[in-house]
Amino acid sequence: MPKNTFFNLPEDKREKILDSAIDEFAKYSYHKASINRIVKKSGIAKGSFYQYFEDKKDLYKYIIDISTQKKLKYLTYVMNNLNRLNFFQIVRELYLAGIKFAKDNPKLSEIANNFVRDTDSNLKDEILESGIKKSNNLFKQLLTQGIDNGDIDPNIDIDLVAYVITSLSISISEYFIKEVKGEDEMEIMAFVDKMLYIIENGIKNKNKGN
Amino acid sequence: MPKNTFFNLPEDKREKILDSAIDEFAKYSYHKASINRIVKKSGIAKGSFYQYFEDKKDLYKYIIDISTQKKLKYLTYVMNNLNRLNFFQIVRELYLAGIKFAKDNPKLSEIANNFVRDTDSNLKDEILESGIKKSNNLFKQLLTQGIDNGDIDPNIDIDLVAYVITSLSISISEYFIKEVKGEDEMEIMAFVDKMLYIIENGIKNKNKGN
DNA sequence: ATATAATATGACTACAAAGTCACATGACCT
DNA sequence: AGGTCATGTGACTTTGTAGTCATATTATAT
Repeated sequence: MPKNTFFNLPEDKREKILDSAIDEFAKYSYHKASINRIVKKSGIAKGSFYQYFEDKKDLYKYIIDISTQKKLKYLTYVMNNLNRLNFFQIVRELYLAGIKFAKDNPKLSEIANNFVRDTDSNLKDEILESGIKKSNNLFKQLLTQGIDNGDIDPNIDIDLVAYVITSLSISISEYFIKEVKGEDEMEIMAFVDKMLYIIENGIKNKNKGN
Repeated sequence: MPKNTFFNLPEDKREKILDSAIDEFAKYSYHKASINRIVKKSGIAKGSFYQYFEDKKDLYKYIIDISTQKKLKYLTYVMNNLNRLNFFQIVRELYLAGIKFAKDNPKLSEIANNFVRDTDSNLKDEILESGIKKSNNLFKQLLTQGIDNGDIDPNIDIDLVAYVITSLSISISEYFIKEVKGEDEMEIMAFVDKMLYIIENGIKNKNKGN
């Protein structure tokens, strides 16, 4: 966590520092990102930076935190309706929220994705305790429920499917940002529905009349 | 490409340098990897390194190349039977080959995966010209054929599915190495078939009798 | 106005990186 | 043996990094 001095700063200055840092971490990986560039961009002295933050990791942690908090806000609807929605509806809402978050916060989203994909497990472990495994477990739970309800094919491998759905959630928001760039809500929903159609039904032609 | 001096080296020395470099790049990302560590591990002088390679990038390119060439060898069966196999059979063979490659060459596979996932697009562009887009295009072609044959549901979004199948190919080999660690051929095949079952049929329960 | 505490500063340290270069060693030919 | 050319070497340069610290500035309280 940043020091008190950082939170005592006037808002515009605090924002400028954060924006510069977010720019930097969106452009460069954690290790390549440079405090020197960040302080130059923010127009503060190097020494001041260390009045605000313990070290580089402290700042990075804080930004990952901001990203997580913001994304969670997009997910509240899903979280509040876990009982009322079935598995496919939940996945649909999660994907939708994920894309909306990425569209509204492209840099934060990129930082978070890079973080998840990063292979430096030491850094990861220090920053969050098995956060990904948590979301994986959520899917596993939902899948088990779905099988009990009869919604989901009992033949599937739950662990595998949970893993697939988790990694797809990153892929599809990246794909959407890169390739679709849809503007309105309808387009996003149409895209998510296409994705979900595949997860639900697969891609085999069931009407094949050979 | 390494300089001639490198290829003139006695094989054991050449191998030792390559092994050290592969170790290093498997452990660290391109930017974090250190030439100093590599030369120390290989037992050669720093100056010698630059007799063998133009620079760090030259070595990295070469290793990516080795990895690609080796993986391609695993894929020859698929490539030679593109006409005889249908879409699902091809994907099955591709996934199988991918996992086998990862199992036999865990470090090279990790380096290649990190490379694909890396966000440094400058570096990427310098090293290969749209190699991923190429494999993506292969899938797109196969999907179009599959739809024409009636194998594949014509309602799918080809670009999206091609993207998904490509990114899944990385995910599943990583998942297999991390979570399954199956020893024999049968286990790998069973795992791939489970994956393929999902892609073909989705995960919805079609026999639901609500 | 004066004293005290909080904040701002950039030159500085210590370190590690990639890449260079003058020179040393060794092989091979005449 | 002498000469030539390829290869080996590690101290060195340059550049960039994270983090420090003595000092200057500013705000606050008395």
